[in-house]
Amino acid sequence: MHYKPSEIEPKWQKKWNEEKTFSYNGKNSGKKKYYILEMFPYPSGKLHMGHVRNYSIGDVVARYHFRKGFDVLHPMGWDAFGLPAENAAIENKIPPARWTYSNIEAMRERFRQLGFSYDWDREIATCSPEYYRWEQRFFIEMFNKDLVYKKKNEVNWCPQCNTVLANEQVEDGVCWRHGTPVTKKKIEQWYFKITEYAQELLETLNDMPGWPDHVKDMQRNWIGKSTGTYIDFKFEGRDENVTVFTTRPDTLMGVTFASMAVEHPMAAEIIERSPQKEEMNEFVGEVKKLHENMRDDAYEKKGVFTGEYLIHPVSEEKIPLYFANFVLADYGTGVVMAVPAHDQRDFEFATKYGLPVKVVIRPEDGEFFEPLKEAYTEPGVMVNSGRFNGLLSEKGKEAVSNHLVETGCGKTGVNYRLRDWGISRQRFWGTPIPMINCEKCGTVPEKVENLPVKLPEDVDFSGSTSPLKDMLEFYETECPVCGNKAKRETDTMDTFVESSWYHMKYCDPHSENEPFSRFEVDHSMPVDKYIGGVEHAVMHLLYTRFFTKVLCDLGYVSFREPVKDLLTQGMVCMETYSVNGEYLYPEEVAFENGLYRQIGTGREVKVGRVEKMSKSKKNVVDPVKLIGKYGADTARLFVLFASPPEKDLEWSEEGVEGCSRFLNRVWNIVTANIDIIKGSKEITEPPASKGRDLWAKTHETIKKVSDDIERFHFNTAISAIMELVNASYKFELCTDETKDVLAEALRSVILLLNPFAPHITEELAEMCGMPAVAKQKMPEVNKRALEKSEILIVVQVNGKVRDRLMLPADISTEDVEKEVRSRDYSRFLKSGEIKKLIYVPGKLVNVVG
RNA sequence: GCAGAAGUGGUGGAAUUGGUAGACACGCAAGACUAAGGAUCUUGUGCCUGUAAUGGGUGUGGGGGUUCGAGUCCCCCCUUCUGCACCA
Repeated sequence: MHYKPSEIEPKWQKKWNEEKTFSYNGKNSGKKKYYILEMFPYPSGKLHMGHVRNYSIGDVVARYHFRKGFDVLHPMGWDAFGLPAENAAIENKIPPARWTYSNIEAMRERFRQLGFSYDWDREIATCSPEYYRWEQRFFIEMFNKDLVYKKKNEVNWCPQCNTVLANEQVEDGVCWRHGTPVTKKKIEQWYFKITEYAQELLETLNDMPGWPDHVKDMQRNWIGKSTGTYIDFKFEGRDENVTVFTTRPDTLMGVTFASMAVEHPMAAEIIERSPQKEEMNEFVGEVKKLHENMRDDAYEKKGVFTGEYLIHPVSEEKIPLYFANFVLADYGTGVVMAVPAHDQRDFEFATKYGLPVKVVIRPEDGEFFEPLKEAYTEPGVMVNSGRFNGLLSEKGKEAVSNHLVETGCGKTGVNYRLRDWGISRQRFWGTPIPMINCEKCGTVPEKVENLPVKLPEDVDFSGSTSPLKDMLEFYETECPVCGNKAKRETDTMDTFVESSWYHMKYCDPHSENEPFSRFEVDHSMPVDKYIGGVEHAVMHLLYTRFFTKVLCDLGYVSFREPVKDLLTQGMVCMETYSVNGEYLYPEEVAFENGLYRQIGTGREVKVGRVEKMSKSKKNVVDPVKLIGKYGADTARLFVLFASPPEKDLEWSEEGVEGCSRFLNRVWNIVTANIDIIKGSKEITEPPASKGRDLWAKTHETIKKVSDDIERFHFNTAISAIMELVNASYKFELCTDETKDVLAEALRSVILLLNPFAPHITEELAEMCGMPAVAKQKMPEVNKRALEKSEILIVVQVNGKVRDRLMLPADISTEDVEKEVRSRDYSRFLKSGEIKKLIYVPGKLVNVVG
């Protein structure tokens, strides 16, 4: 009888499905709930190894908690809106809906093949009107609460997506998805006021011990709070102000000029009234071009004098105002007070244009050389600052701020790097924004009873823009306020909006009169363990935290954070292969005589560095092929065994073979001992010496596996089971009692291995006449098995291991010392005699001397 | 530049609180079974040294420190990865 995964795996998958083994009961179950969630996938129709890993980790946690007696919520769904569906529509003339739904079918099948324990009755697809109608309702309620607004602004534009990107979606100046350089465009779009929640989003991070520090740091970084002072500067000879933001008000007296971003709202007027209009326009054009091509870093600081002066609020000196290429329009106020002596950027600028450098901070002690070679940015003592002289910079910050507040030309405040979340997308396949433009009433929300604003299903894709913009039947409507003819918004929402609340919808997926029952959602949330890739550390995980707070404020839920514990799993990586710069799939490459060659041509293959598996580099392994060859259990086991979850995992075929071999060993030893298992008695008393070791090993393994699953060390849990299997192979049967010991060891292997390799373990359990494993509790430790009569005491001499002693477990400290002193360790002693003995009870003795 | 994570055999990785470094697996080597083995089983495997051993030395990126004892704690340095980056 051989292990044939292709036969047993479908059998159990069918059974789990028919019997609804993994359904969640919710509020009325009477059991403690456990919500385990893996980030839902985009239904591309194909699975990659990253998915296998992500969902295998989640499945172990889910199955473990099922078997610990929890009411487990383990749902799956589809992040189904997004660009690929539209691109496919353009290429293949298939409507996005049809393409998406058929992909969902295909992908659900792949998930079933891996044997994951989902409650499929709770499946959701974000592209269904039953889902997005509630999102439209949230949008309208947010609009009514002033949490949504429309603004024309310079935005990031991806020419490949043909749409706007949020700040978070631009990485290194390129589109996070395509890697195409992002350009700037001025466009009117809708914004969520995430900045209104910036403080809470930041503060609550301190109360989230279940999140990894690096994710919290990335969010803190992204929110980028800084405390400082807003200072008003008057224009010379005009009744107009400009405000700057600074974190160093203590350097105010060192201001020798000011710099403004060319995109600043006042810039156009200033240029208009300048006699050097042309020169300035030229500079503005140059800077804008520079900012468009954001991949250029470390460019030279340049500027142009505006011809205008500001008045220093304290000294009342004239301060020249420049346009400068390094000043960002969307950080702070878009204008900075320049203190060349104490800011490196200002220093470089001042040096280039021969502007004065005025030192107002000196180190408290130590030398200080003038003229400065670079800015002095450390804290120190204030000098050349009139009434503030002698103050330490920390005190000085406060004193200057207070003075400005008193004289009415400043206020203290905070500034965030975080921008509001621009959610308009000029695309078709997304949730329609439920707003209507009426010539008379302006922009008004659709009536709630008219929701959903449905996306047309049968559409013709011809051009590269969204067909909604040309569909009269979609955008022609009447104004919900005055009833006149009006035009519907044709932009759709960022797909990150759908993923901001899907985990709440799972709690009550079929409600019809409300987004979800508050009763159920308050019971099931927060997510107890959320598992997904680090790449979402900022975008998705920040948006979903924001959205939860909004839904709480709108009265839909009673909690303010959606995720209790977060596990960010590493990427699955593999080396790349290429010939003359063209990438090859691994199956096109063969390794012979120490060289990689292209199959067919025999050309030598260049082996590139290990990178995240990606289709563009062709360094991918198709999980379907892997499952076909080894079975789902082996695939799951490998991704869990090869590396701890947070680490990147390098793919290796040898590793897979090792896991396959292990499952075969399990299969062989269990099937060889079926009769013994069937005929065995439960062990109630400690067995005689022949069986004692394996009995102890069995219970040590039970303990270790449970502990390791709890702390997400799946690789060591699996290795512990491997040890027990190895010990079982070496175990010699003699008495009936030893048969019972072996039987218990093998039953335990089945029960413990089940969360990792569910199919083979169910099959073996059935063959051995055991009840279905999914319905059995995890095995429990018999504490008596862990008791030892003898213990190993390691003897160190001056910190080095020199001996090992087996001593009675209940030996006293005095007897251990006696035992050690009775032996001759003198040749290891520096002084020849024992000066001191240190005994760590039950573990080791260190002899010092 | 700032922030974070990490650096352990030929390889993936163990070592939960400062207490036997290298579990488990891959690879490799030897042997067994076999017509044959790329199947399976057994044994060995950090490095140096020693023809004996329960032998000696050395060893967790490098250097210093704390300690009876450091992969683990502290200080300095190097390397790699990730995120942010002219943030005022």
